[in-house]
Amino acid sequence: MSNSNNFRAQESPENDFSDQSNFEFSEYLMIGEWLDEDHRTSMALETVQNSGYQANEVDESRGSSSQLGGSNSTGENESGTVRERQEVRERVAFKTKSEVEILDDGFKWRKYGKKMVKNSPNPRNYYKCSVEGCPVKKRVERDRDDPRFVITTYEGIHNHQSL
DNA sequence: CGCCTTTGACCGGCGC
DNA sequence: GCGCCGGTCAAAGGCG
Repeated sequence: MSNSNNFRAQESPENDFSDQSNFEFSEYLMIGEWLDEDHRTSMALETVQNSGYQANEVDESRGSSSQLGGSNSTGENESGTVRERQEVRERVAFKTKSEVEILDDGFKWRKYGKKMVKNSPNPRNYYKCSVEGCPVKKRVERDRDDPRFVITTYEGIHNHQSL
């Protein structure tokens, strides 16, 4: 309502993890932590690189083959080749102090699931960008340690402009 | 009337 | 092999 900052998953030019030979799967690095008027926000970026991307089993049971499959590449997609060996995704996690979990970030989201995670009395909500072709997903949950904090995790890069 | 929320079921991965 | 756990789908209902 008050703050409509446009969060964008952008890569910092100071990527020190260029030598990711040491990391085989994922890396979690903290970008920063700052204070707002009433919102304290922490931000973390996680770059997930699947080097040994295994082939997705195409289960025709229910036609639920719309999992990570797709083309979230920044460039043009490929026609025919559906097998991607290396897929680099971005995951940005925000930790914001807020009473409500529905924070407006300038994008339109469609909730597609709610799940109770064990070890936490708070449910986890799953959102997806309403724009078709946009593979961005969002995960909102309340901090188990500090219920007054809300953890919002963005996954992917928007394929379009905000609104 | 269109889009979104809700809720249970389903599925794949992993551990025991 | 079974059960837990986390993530997604999909039908039905609700709201603007």
